[in-house]
This record gives sequence, C-alpha cells and structure tokens, in this order.
Amino acid sequence: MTAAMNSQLIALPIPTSDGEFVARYSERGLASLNFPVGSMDRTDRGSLAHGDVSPGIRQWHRLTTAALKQVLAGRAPAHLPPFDLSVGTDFQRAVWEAMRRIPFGETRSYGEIARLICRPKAVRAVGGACGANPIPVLVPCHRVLAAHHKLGGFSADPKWKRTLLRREGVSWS
DNA sequence: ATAAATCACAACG
DNA sequence: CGTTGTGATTTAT
Repeated sequence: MTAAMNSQLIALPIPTSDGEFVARYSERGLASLNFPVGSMDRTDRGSLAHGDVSPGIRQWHRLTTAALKQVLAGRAPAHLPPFDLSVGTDFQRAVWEAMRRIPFGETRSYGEIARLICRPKAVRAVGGACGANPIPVLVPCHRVLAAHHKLGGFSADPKWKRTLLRREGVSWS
C-alpha cells in the first residue's frame, strides 16, 4: 500500500539469533528499526539496499548492529548510532528523549514519563507516543511499564517486551 | 477546518 | 472489579 514511502531511506538487514531486524537510515542517522517479520512476510526485502551504501551509513549500521546484539544479549550497549527523530510531533520527540534517558536495567512508569516532560496528566498520550516510537529496543520503549509495575501493553508482540525486560534483569508484577 | 473516535494509562470507589 | 478523567493523534465529516 504505502509503497513509495520508503524510497528516501536506506534499509539494511541485521541478522541476529532472534531473527532478522531491519534498520532504515536517513541522512541524519538511524530513522527506524523493525522487529523481525514473520516467516511469510517478504515486504521489506525489495527495499533492502545492496553494496552502494555510503561509508557513513555503513559505520552507523555497524554501531546499530553492535548495539542491538548487545541488548539482545542482556548487556548495555557501549555506543549508539545517531538517531533521526525528525519525524514525529514535538510531543512524541519529548517522550522519546525521555525514554532514552532510562538507564539499562531500570524502568519508568507512563506517569513518570508524563511528569518528566511536564505534562503530568498526559499519561495516556504518552502511551500513544510509545507506540509511535520508530526505534524500539534502542529507544527503550520496553522499559516503560504501567503503574505499580504492571507490564502494560505493547504495539508489537508483547512477547518482545517481556523478553527484553527479562534479559535486562527486570521483574514486574 | 472541525468533530468524533481511539489509545501501550492512572486514580478512585 | 468498573468508571471516569485526561491529552495527543488519527480518522471521519
């Protein structure tokens, strides 16, 4: 459907023991990261770049790949690529920035995030912004739990939220 | 351009 | 448990 939408981005695969992620880069940095798609889904394959990728992007991709694999292995990533969060509204960027500041292995509640961005009552809106997060895992939306340490929801497979938290040594109710 | 529906929440009874 | 208060985004007029 929205077929021509990816043409500005360069998509590269990241094979991991958990499946093949797909990273997309703009001129400004990592723009999106996708969880491994189901077996029958070949949607992204056609847009994958090959060979003629600029050195800068290859370097970013190395950082993304390393960081992702470290998180999947339950270790804090040493270095991160630059992010391109130019998409999204001001509110969403504020939420994403707040999430980036959650240390590895810790969690925050939706309400805490709301307070951090000075909109203490916009807790529900924060949930919406998390779902719109284009770079899961590296922008740690999985570290945001509901109040009283309940798991809360997840746009992608909730299985991923549990898996990632468990590997970070986090427990919830 | 405006209005209604939707949402990964939270607090209270 | 259900209800209600909230704010941003998305979808429908």
